[in-house]
Order: sequence, then C-alpha cells, then structure tokens
Amino acid sequence: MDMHHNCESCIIRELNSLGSIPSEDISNISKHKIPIHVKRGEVIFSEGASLKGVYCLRNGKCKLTKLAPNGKEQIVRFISKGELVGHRSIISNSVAHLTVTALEEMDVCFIPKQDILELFKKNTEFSLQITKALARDLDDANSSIANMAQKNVRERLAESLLFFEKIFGVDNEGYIAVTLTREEIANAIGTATESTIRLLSDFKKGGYIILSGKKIKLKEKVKLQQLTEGY
Amino acid sequence: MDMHHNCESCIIRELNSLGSIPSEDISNISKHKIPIHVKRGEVIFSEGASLKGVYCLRNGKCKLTKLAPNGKEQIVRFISKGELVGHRSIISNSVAHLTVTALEEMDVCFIPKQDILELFKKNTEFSLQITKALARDLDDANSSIANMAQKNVRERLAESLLFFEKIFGVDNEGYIAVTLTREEIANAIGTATESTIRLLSDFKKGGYIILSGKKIKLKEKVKLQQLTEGY
DNA sequence: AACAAAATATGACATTTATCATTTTTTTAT
DNA sequence: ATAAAAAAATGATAAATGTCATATTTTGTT
Repeated sequence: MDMHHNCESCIIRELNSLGSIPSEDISNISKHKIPIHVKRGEVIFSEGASLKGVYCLRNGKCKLTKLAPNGKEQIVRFISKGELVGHRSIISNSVAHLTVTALEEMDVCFIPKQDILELFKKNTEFSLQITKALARDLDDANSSIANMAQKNVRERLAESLLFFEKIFGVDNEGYIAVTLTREEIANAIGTATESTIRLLSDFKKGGYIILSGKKIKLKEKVKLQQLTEGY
Repeated sequence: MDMHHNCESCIIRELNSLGSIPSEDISNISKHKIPIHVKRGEVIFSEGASLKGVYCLRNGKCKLTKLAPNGKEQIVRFISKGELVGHRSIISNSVAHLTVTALEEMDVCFIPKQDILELFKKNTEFSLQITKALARDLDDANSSIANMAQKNVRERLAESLLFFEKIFGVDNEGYIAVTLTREEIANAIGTATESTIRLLSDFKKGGYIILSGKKIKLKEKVKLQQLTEGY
C-alpha cells in the first residue's frame, strides 16, 4: 500500500466517525498517523494492552476476541474496513479489553491518542459520532447476548452464516467473502469445533449450503432463516 | 415520595452523568422533570417505544429485557438506583431496543429528551460522562457474551449469584437484597426455569447457599467462585 | 380462613452438545 | 514435490440441558 497515503484523500474515513471533521484537523491527523500492514493471524493489539491510540481499518477484516477463563477464545465481533478500533479504550481511559486479530491482509492507520482526545473535546459532531457508534455497538452486543442465551447451537450457526454473508458479502462465485476456520466459527457461536463441523455437514446434506474447503456458499437462505428460529 | 422533590438537592444524580452539570442546567431540568412511581412488575418503557426522554432511577431496582423470537424474555442487564435508562435511544435517535421493568417499588424521574440533547451538545463534561457510561456498558455486554458462550449453565448460575450479591448487596440477615423469581434468574442466565430450580437445589444440597423462599444467601463464596470456573 | 392462582419442586425421558479417539484432507514449509 | 503440521471429518460415548407431566408449596385475594 502507498507509503505516502494521506488522510485528506482517504475515502475510508467517510465510513467512520472521522468523516465529519474539518480539513485542518484531518491534515493534523494525517501528519501523525502511522500506516501499518498486518497479515492474517497477526494481532493489532491485545487484551490488557495500554493503547496509545486508535486504529482506522483501511482494508481487510478482523476479529475481536476475549479470552475466557477456561482458555478458550470468544469472538465477540467481526470488523471490516472503514471502522475504527480502540476508541472504547481511549475514551474510557482504560486498558484494551479485547484482542484484535487480522483475518486477512490488512492496512491499518494508527492515530495517536492525543489527536483523538483533542478532537473529541473540541468537535461536537465527532464526539457525537463516536458516541453513536458506541450506542450501536452496545445494541448489537445486547442482541448477541439474547441470541447466545436463547438459541441453540444449530440456530446460532444458521444465524451466523446469514450474518457473515450480510457483513462480508460474497465473492464472484457467490461464496461468503471471508475465510474462517471451523474453529473460528465455533469461537464465534460459542460451541465446540466438532459441533460446528457436524452442523455444517448437516446443512450441506440438507442442501442449504455448499462447502468448498473453507469457503461457504448459502444456497437456501429462506430455509436458513427458518433454521434460525428453530424450524 | 415527596411531590416537591427538586433535582438541585437530589443526591442521586451524583451517581450518574448528571452529577457534573452546572446549577443553572440542573434547575432547568428540575422544572421539566416528571417524578413517576412504579410498582413491581410495572414497565417503565417497552422495546419498540419511541422515547420522549430519559429516566433517572431515584430508587429501586429494575431489569432490562429483550424479547427473543421464540417468545422468551432475555434479561440483558439489571439496574439499580442512581443510573439512567433510555439515554442509548435518545442519543442514537432510535426506538427503545429494551424493555425496562421494575423489580420492586421504584421512584423514577422522567427528563425530557430536549433537555438531555441540549445538555449533551453544550456540556462537554456531560457528553463525556454519557459516552463513558456507554463504553462501560459495552464492555460489560462483551463480557456477558463471552460468559454466555463459554460457560455452562451451572457455571453461569454460580457467577450470577455472586454478581447479584455484588450489585444488590445483602439485607440485614445476609440474604441477597433483591427478589427474583426462579424464572427471572433463568431468563438472566439463559436456561430453562426447571434447570435453574434444580441447580439451586444442588447448590443448597452442596451447602454453598441457603434458600428461604425467593431469598438466597451465599454461604460458601469461595466455592461458588470455583464453580464459576468449573471446579 | 379458605380458595384460587402462581411459583417451586421433582421425576422421567428426549434431545442437544461436549469430549475423546481416530482417520482423512488440506495447508504450509522446506 | 514431498514431508510435516494443521485442519476437517467422523464415530462412539458421556454429560448437560430441555421438555413435559405432575405434585407440592407459596402467595395473593376475597
């Protein structure tokens, strides 16, 4: 990715809270930002880390995870290009409570804490955007809690597959445009890897999905939607 | 409760985001606020409702629930006096996504939307407090997701009992100072009511808790803490 | 106090899910 | 291209949890 990239001409920021800030602030951020390239499996920051700034995802997809006491990792959320990560920690002035790991090659811009906090204080529109983003995240998280608690594994898997297609889209052959291991899917829906594998096979046998290695294509979305609610 | 209560002398607001605002704003809010009294089981607002303001909890405890597609209710969170509810909806300018129901007699102050939004725009400290509250809630919600996903019902029950005592405290006989039906406990941890009843009996037989009607006393907290992690 | 309604408790059983073992397939590194 | 490692698949079985039926106890009402 271009080493001389600058924020002024970056269209990605239109997708997040940075979209609304005036040009002098942007040029400031542009001077201080540090572009970073990460490969699949690499960690952007870890649970417990003291963040020095936020990260703007220019490209790629990542997972946000939390380590459970039993040593298993829980995927709490998936994030794609355009979004910010780390703002929760910066705003609440605390350590990171999630680990962010790249699911594919990513280009990320690091933006120092001080720039974000200054902007947050002086620019009402920016702080409102950040607050709204947190409100949306909270809302999604509450829905997740209800899903986890009320649905069984089969229902959660059907739901997740539909969700993956919705947020990641499909490639030119119609497969969901993200590569997840069975273990990662299991870590997202909160079940054993073997259970995920078995249920995927079931869905395949039922003709609802097509599996090709790690690639998944949704064939019968109406049926999957029904499975979501236990039919 | 006193009909002529005013916000200026209300110590409750020290506990939430309203604690930091100047006296002229407080007196404004004081003029517009509407004190409301609700009894156990009464709903303050419902999922889907278009809120006209936020509610400041002066007294009592309530549950925040979400209706699952299968018709079961999921308790997403418990809230006690001192906290605000409804700010998420007001900030994101959307409908309520949760239902708030009193668990006991409550005194609540309704504060009109406009006052909150004005304050949010003109008072940086207030908006920062609100944002931090959302960040904290988000963090707690993420932990809930991980708990729901990674722990089994027994572990979640042990965890919830410890949590209830932590947030609600105990009465003068040492019982957890909140009255929940077995069904409500089940709705919080995401299991069938019968499973909750059975596990509570188990815990009682094991000598970890004492049951007296709906009242629960924690007897062996160290042991419960271990149960939390599967011992 | 007596009754009805709701909540709690318990048993029997079905279903779901986890765990462990093993094989097959895919991916990665050399 | 091949070996080694990782991931996926499958079977067997145990454990956890849900569901339904029914009995008992508690709570609320008149």
